[in-house]
Amino acid sequence: MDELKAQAIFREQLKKYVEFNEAEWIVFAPYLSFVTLKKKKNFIEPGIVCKDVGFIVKGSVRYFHVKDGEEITGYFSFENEYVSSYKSFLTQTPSVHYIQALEDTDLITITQKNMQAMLANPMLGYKMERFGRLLAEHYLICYEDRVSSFITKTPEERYIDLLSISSGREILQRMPQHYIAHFLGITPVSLSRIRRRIMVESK
Amino acid sequence: MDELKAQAIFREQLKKYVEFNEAEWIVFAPYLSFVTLKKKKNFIEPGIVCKDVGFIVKGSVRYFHVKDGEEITGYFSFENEYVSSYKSFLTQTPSVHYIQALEDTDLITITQKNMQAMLANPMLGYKMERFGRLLAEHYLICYEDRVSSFITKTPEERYIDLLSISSGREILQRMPQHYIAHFLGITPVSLSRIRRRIMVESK
DNA sequence: CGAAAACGTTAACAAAAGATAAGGATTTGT
DNA sequence: ACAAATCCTTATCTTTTGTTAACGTTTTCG
Repeated sequence: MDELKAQAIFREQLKKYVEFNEAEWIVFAPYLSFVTLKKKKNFIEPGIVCKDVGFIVKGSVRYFHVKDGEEITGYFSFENEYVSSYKSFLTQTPSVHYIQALEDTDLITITQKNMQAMLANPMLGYKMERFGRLLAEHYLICYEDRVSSFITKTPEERYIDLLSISSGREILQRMPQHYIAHFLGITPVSLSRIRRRIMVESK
Repeated sequence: MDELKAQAIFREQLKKYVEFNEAEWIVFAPYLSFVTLKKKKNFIEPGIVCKDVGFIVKGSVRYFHVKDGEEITGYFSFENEYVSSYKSFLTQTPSVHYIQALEDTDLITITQKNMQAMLANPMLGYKMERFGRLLAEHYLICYEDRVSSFITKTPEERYIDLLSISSGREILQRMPQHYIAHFLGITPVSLSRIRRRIMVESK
């Protein structure tokens, strides 16, 4: 994947939130970087301030904490999704988790510095505010649903939900089960039992 | 509390995100409504599209789901915080939960229609995009932390965390314990046991 | 003021989840 | 291709949580 193709894909996906005309794009594009992450390389690590937000052109990443020496995977992002340690990026404080490439991954990234520059740029500022708003709103909604599921549902119900939504099925297909277990807030052993329970009940 | 005083408080708090000069404020203010919610009255109910986002001038609200006939309280908002069923408000789809006043509560509200009108208004659009972005980012960060705590911590650890942060202490002081239990993702009985465990251990 | 409702604790039991370990299958990396 | 590592399942045991119910206290509201 070359940089121009990656930019074209990003521009297309960006239309969900905001569209740039040619003149604007010519000003906008130089603020972008093209980054390739080899499998198992980290996008961000704990203790480091997250300098970039990324758009995944190809590949996937997982978010994980390390607690008592164990990796606990809390989230995933795939093609055409955005990736950042948002709190760290937005507040420029150290990240508390890792984000790691699950396969060779191509990204379009924007540094916090460039983001601020664009927000202050008369030609781009308005649309960048809008982009930032819609992106934050999108993830806010995702998180709202996720917190709801932790409050109101059992792990078994959360797993069944995952089976029934398309983004969940993508996770189930592409991620090893022990990542999914932690994503649901339980241990891999417990998820294995839940799966067996469901199998037996619906036999 | 009269409407003008409420507007003045709102304007002051708004400065965290965006400041309006006099000319802008004169255009902005008519888009605002002043709403008083009596204790136990609902700001939003399941099945209804949430038309407003509110700023709490005085009072407090709780968010709750009803599952199997039982109320499960998932969140609270206090003075100088914003309140909305965000997914419902932002996507204009029916809410899945209630938001209810815990005491007589005064709000400044903005309808989705007025929000869209302001975003399209040349005099206000830029600042409203910014306001919306920063507000969404603020709640995004809150939710990111909360999801993290569900993934990486036990209920007991989440309770101890609550004791150690100022927003948590406010919740502990102002909310009955069974609301806090559900907020932590457990039952009131279980929270009572956790409290006893902590008492005994630190005696 | 007084009855009713709500609240927090505790107990007893059932259900679920965590921890640890073992075994077999699959994948990875050299 | 083969040794090592990873992954999923299963079993056992412990810990925690859920459920239901009882009891005393506090709060609410007519």
